[in-house]
Amino acid sequence: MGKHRILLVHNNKQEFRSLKDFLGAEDFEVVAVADEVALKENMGDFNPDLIMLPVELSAKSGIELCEEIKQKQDYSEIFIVLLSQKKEDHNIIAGLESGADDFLFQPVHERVLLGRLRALLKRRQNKPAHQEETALIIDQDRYLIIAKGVEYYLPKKEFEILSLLNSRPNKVFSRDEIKNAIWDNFEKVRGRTVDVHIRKIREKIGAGLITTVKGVGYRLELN
Amino acid sequence: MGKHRILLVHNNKQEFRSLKDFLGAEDFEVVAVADEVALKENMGDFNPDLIMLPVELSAKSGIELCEEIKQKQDYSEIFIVLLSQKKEDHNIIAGLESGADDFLFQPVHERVLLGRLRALLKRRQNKPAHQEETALIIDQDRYLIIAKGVEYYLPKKEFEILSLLNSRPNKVFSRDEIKNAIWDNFEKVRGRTVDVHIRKIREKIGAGLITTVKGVGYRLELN
DNA sequence: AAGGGTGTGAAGAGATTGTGAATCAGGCTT
DNA sequence: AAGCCTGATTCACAATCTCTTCACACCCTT
Repeated sequence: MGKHRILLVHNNKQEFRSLKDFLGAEDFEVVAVADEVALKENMGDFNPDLIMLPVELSAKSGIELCEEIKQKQDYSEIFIVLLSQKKEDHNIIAGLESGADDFLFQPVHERVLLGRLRALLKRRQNKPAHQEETALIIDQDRYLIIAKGVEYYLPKKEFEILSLLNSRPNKVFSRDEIKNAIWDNFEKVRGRTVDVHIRKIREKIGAGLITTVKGVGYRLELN
Repeated sequence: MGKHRILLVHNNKQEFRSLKDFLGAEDFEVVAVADEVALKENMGDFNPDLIMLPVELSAKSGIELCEEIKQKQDYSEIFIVLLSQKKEDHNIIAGLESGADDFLFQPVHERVLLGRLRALLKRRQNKPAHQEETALIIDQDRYLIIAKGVEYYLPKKEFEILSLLNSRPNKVFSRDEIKNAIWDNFEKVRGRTVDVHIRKIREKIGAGLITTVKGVGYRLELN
């Protein structure tokens, strides 16, 4: 789906300028411009997914500008995040009423910033087409397994083993391979521990997904 | 729907007195009174939609008075906006806990003042529908949590942790992730501090919202 | 029938988390 | 300055869940 494009208006403030490098180091394509004029010049070419806009701009307020952008047919789908340096910015309500999608204060924790941006950008994707029914989906973030459309929360070891098998579907993993991958070398486990975990997984997501290859190991069966 | 009625307690302060003329020039019907006694005399006759109340009053604090008003059946629906002359009034949280609907600092820009008053008066209509849709709302500006329609004011650390979890709902955050995001790297906390904060949050907003993933971390559960 | 390999039930060991309470620091009040 | 309050941190213990191990049954092949 390509990198998300962010158009950052820094208004010549250092705090906002630094965001460019930070976001650039993450998974975003960032263009930083100084003011409203430069913003408008870049809109067409850069075609951003999201605009970060300071509330305090030179000519007009970021809130007015936000409103303006949201009213244009071509641009109304672009996310707008307002930035403020004052932690107690009383404009938040006016800001959100102007159609902005989120409101962030400086200083903001990096993780929080990233989280909100990603959540915002993700919002759009989830909307149009839902993912088709794959037999097995593993969501590392949520620690969630979706098998045949049903969600399961597995305990840690079971989750890790299933993730391992899923990393190479249809490959047969020997018990030793699994042990080496899941357990630290020193706290080696003996005996049938792996087998028991496999059983637990089968009880939960169904027996059909994991096949036993006698004398060799286990295999995640996907078509 | 007719003009909104505002009852302004000016406490003989010029800054507050001047609000009467300003608001009167807008779309409001304003009655200004000096103190608590005059306020109570006018409540019944004037039947205001909104009361503006200084934090520093002569006899008792505006916060106590606010609490008092909100407890009366007949008056509990009236909006109360607290006014403070100290920009960093530490009573803000206590003030909001007393049931006040908003908190304004002097000097306040006219536009901001109007925006917030209007937003407040508008809120009543929007509230019921909005509440049922979202299980958790975090208002960074007012330091306010709304969980299942109930408002809470959490201490700083709890608020920050909940904000972090909310930045990516349903994602599992490990304790280390939480520590790195909330605490500065040098003043690292050890042990079970995060767990205790999570407990405090659960005690307040309910245990159902935050799920524990054993061996991994915590997750904010939203559908 | 024997034997290797695997599924299954159960139980103890182990680890993680919930919980009550003590301690400490900072701000505010008296 | 002393005392009180709230919030933050830490500790110890209990409750809970997970992991591991064992024993036995079962299947398949020889």
